Amino acid sequence: MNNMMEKESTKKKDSHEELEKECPSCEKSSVVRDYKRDIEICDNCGRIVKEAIKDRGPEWRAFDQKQREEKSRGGPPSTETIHDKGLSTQIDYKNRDAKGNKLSPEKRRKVYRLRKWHKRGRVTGSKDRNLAFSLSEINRMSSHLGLSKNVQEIAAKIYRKAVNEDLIRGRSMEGVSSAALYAACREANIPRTLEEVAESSRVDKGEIGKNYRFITRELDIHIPPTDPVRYVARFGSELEISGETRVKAIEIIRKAQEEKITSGKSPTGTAAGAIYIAALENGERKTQRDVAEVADVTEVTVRNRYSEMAEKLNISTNT
DNA sequence: CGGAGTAAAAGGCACTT
DNA sequence: AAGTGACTTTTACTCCG
Repeated sequence: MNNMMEKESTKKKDSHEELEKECPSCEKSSVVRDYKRDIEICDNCGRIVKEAIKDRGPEWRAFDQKQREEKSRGGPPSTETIHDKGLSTQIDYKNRDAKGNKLSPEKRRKVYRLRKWHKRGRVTGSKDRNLAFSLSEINRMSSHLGLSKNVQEIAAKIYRKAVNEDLIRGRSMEGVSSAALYAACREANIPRTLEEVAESSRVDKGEIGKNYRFITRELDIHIPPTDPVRYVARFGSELEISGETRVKAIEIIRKAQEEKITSGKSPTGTAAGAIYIAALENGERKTQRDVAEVADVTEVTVRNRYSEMAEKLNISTNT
């Protein structure tokens, strides 16, 4: 009996590894790595945090180009960033049938007609034209902002949804495209401020903000405010503070969140305050000004956050 | 200079008309 | 879609060691 249980536990240990990682759902650091299934899963609530599905390539083998062409069945991947998802077809100009025989004049006329209408039919209707324009706009802006393809896909997806729900009527296509892109950035955890997006857009900040709020509300996309912890790494490296201090700053943020003194406050401010305290405690003193500068908040905010956290978390700052 | 503090202006958000 | 009100952040300034 005992023996069996021991065996069980060691077996478990072999395929699971505890990670110092927090679950986004239940916010407990109980995420474990499951090697068998190649995923990261939360031990507490069962949420799959990360799936790493390995692409092992095709199940067939090809020894030369000809075989490859014969055996492969896929085309290019479907994408959200082209108005028809890159799935459009075209009729070639060879004027031959499937067997390679020449077409009769009669058939040829028919094929000409087909080609003509096939082409015209591709970008048709206001919806498609709308999409075609906006998606190229999103494309332009994201390359201007240096955003990944991934963010672009998310933005395109959001925009598509907005079109389908008829949310564009009465709003500028540029405005909604910008808003979709901004939303995609937040969703992908690649923080770009409203200003940065506005800069590469033809629309001003207020307009984008308005559209952003509107579409997120209507589409029921609710994007949680950025976790202050996300800023610690970036600010930390800009301030050149040690890893220990960063870990400490994260701990402070977590505690502050438990005390519920972070909601409604700007995440950058909270991060800045926590970093300031952590640096102070570890004797890596940074001035409030320096911290404020990298976090893009004022010294006053750093002071307010830091004094509130120090008070509520019983952290003595005099050492 | 770095830090502490304050009042007033500005800004963002939820909620109503 | 503009107005309201509670709340946070910013601006600008003073005081202290």
